[in-house]
Amino acid sequence: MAFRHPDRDQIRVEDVLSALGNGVRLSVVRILDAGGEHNCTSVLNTLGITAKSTMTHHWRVLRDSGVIRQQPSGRENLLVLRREDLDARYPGLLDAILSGARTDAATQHPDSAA
Amino acid sequence: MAFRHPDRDQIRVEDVLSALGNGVRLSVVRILDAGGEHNCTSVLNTLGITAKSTMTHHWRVLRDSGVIRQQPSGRENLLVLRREDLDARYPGLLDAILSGARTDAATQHPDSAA
DNA sequence: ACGATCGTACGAGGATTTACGTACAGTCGT
DNA sequence: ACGACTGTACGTAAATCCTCGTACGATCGT
Repeated sequence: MAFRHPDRDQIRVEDVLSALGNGVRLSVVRILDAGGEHNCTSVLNTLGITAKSTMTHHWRVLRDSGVIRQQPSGRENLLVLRREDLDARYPGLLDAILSGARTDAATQHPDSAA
Repeated sequence: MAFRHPDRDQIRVEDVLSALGNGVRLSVVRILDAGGEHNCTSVLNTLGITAKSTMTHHWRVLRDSGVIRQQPSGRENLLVLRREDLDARYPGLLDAILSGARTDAATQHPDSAA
């Protein structure tokens, strides 16, 4: 199963933004950015409960928009953030989004303040 | 007609991204960023043909996500990009998005190349 | 007061998105 | 070969989004 990934210069910022304008997918990117090797199940477990078929949909959106790369390996499907490509085409975008997501998380969970 | 705008610290990056993950709204932000005073009709004219009621929908999305501010003035509705708030909360995000949009535009319209 | 202008509100349609369960295709270990 | 495991494909249902036409409220100029 080989997936179709857009080339670096086929990536559209509009697609990246709409891909990341979704809580589940933004969380996925945060997980991938944190490092480590991930396959679909490991991300799914980190997120909590989500149907596998639902995640398949999100993988497609992230893949088609050029945010992640999906690499079949044995019976698994390795997931990697396309950081090099994104940084090359949209300098600073990914970092701004990721630190923005951290800002929001800090605002919402103000470290045990009710 | 006073509109409800989110406070700076109520803005969510996820909402900003999904607001800007749409061609029409991304174009609006590009127009506002270019400077000058704008009301709904002037933006609408710059964009070409779009029903006023359709734009009203986009204004709401942009307003609710904290991207623009809508300021009634006489019978007009002045539109301003909330750059200060966005830059304060998400440093570099807006600039990265705007220059990304310019990158895409340059890729798609390679200056009269068919 | 009157007509023109600005923009929203409402309602409708069609398309797209998100989510799920089920079924299936490939791979691994034994 | 067999069962366990990984992840996709497909169909479906609910929700949301995008667009438009029409109607309305408010303001301006005369």
